[in-house]
Amino acid sequence: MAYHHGQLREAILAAAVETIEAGGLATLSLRDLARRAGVSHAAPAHHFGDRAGLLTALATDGFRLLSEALTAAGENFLERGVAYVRFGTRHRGHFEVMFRPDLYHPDDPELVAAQSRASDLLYSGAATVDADAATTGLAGWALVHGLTSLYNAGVLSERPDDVDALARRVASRLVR
Amino acid sequence: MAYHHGQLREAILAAAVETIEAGGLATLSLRDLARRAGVSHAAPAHHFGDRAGLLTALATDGFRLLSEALTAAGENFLERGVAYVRFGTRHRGHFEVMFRPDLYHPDDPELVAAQSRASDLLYSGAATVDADAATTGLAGWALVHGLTSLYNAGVLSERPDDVDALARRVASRLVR
DNA sequence: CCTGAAATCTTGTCACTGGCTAGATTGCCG
DNA sequence: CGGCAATCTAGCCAGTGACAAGATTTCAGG
Repeated sequence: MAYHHGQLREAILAAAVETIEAGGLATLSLRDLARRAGVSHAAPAHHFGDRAGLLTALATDGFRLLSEALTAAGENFLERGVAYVRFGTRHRGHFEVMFRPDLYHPDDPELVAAQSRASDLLYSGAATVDADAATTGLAGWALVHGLTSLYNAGVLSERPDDVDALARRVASRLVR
Repeated sequence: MAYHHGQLREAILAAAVETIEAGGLATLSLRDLARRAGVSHAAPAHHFGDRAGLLTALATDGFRLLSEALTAAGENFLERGVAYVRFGTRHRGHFEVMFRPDLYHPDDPELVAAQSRASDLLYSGAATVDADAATTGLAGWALVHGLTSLYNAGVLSERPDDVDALARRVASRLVR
C-alpha cells in the first residue's frame, strides 16, 4: 500500500457524488469518504480544507459540467432548457450542491468563474425568443430549474424515465 | 422553573424554523433547540422521535400553510402562482424542508394528507387556462417553484424586495 | 380525596463526526 | 544526493443524534 494515494482528490470527489446520489447530503461524511479511499480520516482536509471546501470543489465541477451540457445543446433556447433538466437529473449529486451556497465557499474564484460562465450560457439565447430577454431568460431558468428540483425530489405524479420528452413538453408551454 | 414546559413541541418547531432561516439546515441541532427552550437535550425526542420526526412535523406545518396561502389567493391561476412564490420566500425555513423527502418520514399520514391537499390546490386552476391541464399545471408549478428556489438561494442577479411583482412579471410569460 | 397509569422530562452513556495539531513519509527540484 | 514541500497519519477535542433507565408531573377513575 503506497503512502501516497496519488489521485486522492479525484477519488474523494467521485465518492462524494456517489454518496450524495445514494443517500442524500445528510449521509455525506468526510471520514466515510476517507475510509472508502483507504486513507486516514484527516487526509481529505489537506485537499479541501474543510467540508465546505469539498462541496465548493464539487459545485465547481458541477457548473463546468453544466456549461458543457448547455454548449453541446446548441443555440436553441428550448433545447438548452432540455439540456439543463437532463444535466440536473443525470448529475443529481452535483445539482443538489450547486444551488445551496450556504453549504460551500461562495467567493472561491474558480467557483465564481465556473458559475458565471454557466449563467451566461443560460441567459444567452433568451434574446432570440423575446424582446424582454431578462424576463424570458429568468422564466426559462426558473421553469427548468423547478422541474429538475421537483423531479429529483420525487414529488411529481408523472415521473417518466424519458426526462428529455417531459422537459420538452413542459418547457414548450413557455416558448410557444 | 416548571418541570413540564407545557408548549415544548410548539416552541421547538418555532425555534427550528428560526434557526433554519438564520443559518440553514446544516446548523440545525436538536440539542441546541432543547437548550433554547430551556429543557434537557433528550426532551425533544419525546415529541418528535428523532431528527427526521421533527422535520416531518415542520414539513407538515409548511404544507398546511401553503394550502392556506393558495386558498387565500383565490381561483386565478396566475395569482396562485404568485402566492406560491410569496409563501416560499416568506417561509424559507418551511420551504427548505418541504421538498426534501430524504430528510423526513415521507409516509407519515398527517404529512401525506397536508401534501395532497396542497397539491390539489396547485393543479386546480390550470384547467381554466389550458386544455392540457396536466402539462400546464406542471409547467406553472415548476416555474414558481424554481423561481422561489433560485430567489432563496440568492443566485438571482435581480433580487427585488417586492417578490410579488417579480413573480407576477415572470409568471406572466407562461399564461399570456 | 387518592391512587395508579400515562405523559413528560432528566441524566448518563455510546458511537460518530468535523476540525485541529504535531509528526511521519514520500516525491521532487536544484 | 540533500533538503524542502506536498501528502498523509495519529491522536485529541467538542459537539451531535440516538438510546436506556429513571425521576417528576398530570390526570382520569374509583
